[in-house]
Amino acid sequence: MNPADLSASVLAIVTSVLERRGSTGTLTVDDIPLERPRNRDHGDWASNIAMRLAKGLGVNPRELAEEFAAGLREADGVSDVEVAGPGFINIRLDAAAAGALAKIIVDKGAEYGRGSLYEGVTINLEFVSANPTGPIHIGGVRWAAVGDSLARIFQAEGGIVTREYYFNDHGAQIDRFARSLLASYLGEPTPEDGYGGEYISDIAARVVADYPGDLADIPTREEAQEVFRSVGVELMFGDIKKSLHDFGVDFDVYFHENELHETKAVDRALARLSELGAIYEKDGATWFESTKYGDDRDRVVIRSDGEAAYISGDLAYYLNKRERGFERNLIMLGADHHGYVRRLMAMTSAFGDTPEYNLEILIGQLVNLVRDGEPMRMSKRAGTVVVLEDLVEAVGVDAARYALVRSSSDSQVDIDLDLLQKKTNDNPVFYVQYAHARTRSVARNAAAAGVDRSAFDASLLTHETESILLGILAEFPRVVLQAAELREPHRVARYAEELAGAYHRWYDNCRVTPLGEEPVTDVHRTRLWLNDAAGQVLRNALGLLGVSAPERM
RNA sequence: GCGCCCGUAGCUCAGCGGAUAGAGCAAUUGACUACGGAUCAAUAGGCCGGGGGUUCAAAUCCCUCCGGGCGCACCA
Repeated sequence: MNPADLSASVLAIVTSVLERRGSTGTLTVDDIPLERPRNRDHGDWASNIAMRLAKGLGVNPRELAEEFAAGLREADGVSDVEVAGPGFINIRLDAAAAGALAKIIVDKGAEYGRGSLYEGVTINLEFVSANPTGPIHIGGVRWAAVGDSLARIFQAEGGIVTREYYFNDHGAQIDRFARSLLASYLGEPTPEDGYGGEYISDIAARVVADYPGDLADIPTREEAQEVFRSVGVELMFGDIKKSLHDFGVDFDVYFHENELHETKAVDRALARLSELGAIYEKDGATWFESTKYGDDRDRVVIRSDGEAAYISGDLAYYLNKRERGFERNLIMLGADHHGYVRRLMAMTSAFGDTPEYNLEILIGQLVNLVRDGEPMRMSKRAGTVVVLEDLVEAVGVDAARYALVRSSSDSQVDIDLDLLQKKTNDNPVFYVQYAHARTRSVARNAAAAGVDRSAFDASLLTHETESILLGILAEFPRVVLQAAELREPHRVARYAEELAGAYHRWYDNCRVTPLGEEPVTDVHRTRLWLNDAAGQVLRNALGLLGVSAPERM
């Protein structure tokens, strides 16, 4: 008996009661709310369906609930039903019906928890996309962790996901980067508005080493700068790829903005807008009339100096993604870019697509760097830039990813490296990982003691901690579904913590291997199934977060 | 001025209309000659920022005020 079966039973009963009352509306499983009550006294599952329907029918909710309850008491696997409070229906399952789940989970293995929300849907998830003018700093790391986890969650729901990194290799920032490299090479001071970090001199030195000839032979400063630009960007890009890879994040596509300009995709995008009548000229510039599509002001697409404005690249990039066949396109941006959302939605409408469906912008709040409880500004000059490698070095990949993915992207997070270095055990990731390691350890001990999974009798799983553990295991598929729908990977992390806690408490109360000379019974064998089911779900949940599930710690 | 996000236990945060608001850390007290004590049990700790409204039911939805963060370019 899993929640879906129970929902179906409840639906059947509700429908028959409604028919008897002459009600005409039709209900689906989605209309049957079923939750696991916080309080154990309220049963394994509870529904407020009677309260929802009572008003429309003009009856007392408790009375209606009693009618539903009477039918439910006859349902398979239900041991007890009671009506409580204003009209809640509290359902208790019999042990066998609840416990059957343990075997189902073990049999499904890594498949348990997967769903079909995005079955066959092509999804492009763009994240990080930091400019190749420096290493990934701590702001970008959050999106690496959250974005990769979200991609895994979409995949678990059947989505055909492409992880994409938009590589901004066109425009003024790259020029500044190239000038900075050249200046470093020539021993000049960092140019105004240039980049001055230590990595600049490192990259400059590597450009010199990589260059096949002698840089001193290059006749003009412009040509030398171009060498530093092209080689330097490649080097920087390689570094970024490597540090992301070491963080467990690999992109399927690294898209170069330059390509959009070189292939005239930008021109084609603007021509398309022009055909749609959404382009006009004013003050020597070319404008996109985005206010027609909900933006709060129109946007320049070609500046009066003839250069394409930044948004032009985005217009072309969006069309490119659509041409590549992506139904859903998501872009994760930091809160400092939220002002960009409306114009991108206007663009989506202008092209005849559906905002929030074909294109969705996920805004995440920023990461604050904190030292001794005091917020610090990240400054390349002051040497207070914290990069991905610093974070990983301080706490390791698992703890870093978990810490970043554990809280909602709607809240800002503080990162205090000193604190993380001192007290890594504060990170709940160890609690969860330990629970998993413990399931493996129990399995090893069971094997040594001659306990195997040759028998399974769910009716033996009668301890209170077993019924709680089973209830939590049953919820995993909906947690994944909800995390996907809401684009909130942190729900999976919180769930993993809850599961880990329930597992530890079960472990404390219910032994899998017999004590001393006690014989091995079916109780032990059945508990081994439950142990392995818990381990499987912990493994699946950690997998969605990109965090390892160790055999031992 | 306009827009987005946040305000919940000492700290970090969960809680997409449900019952007595939860977890981790920190504090106090207990539990191994029992499958790993990176664990468990217990105690303590809350005008859910303030005020109004909608609802059978509000931390959750709406309005408003206060406080904090971030944006409002022919920059990218």
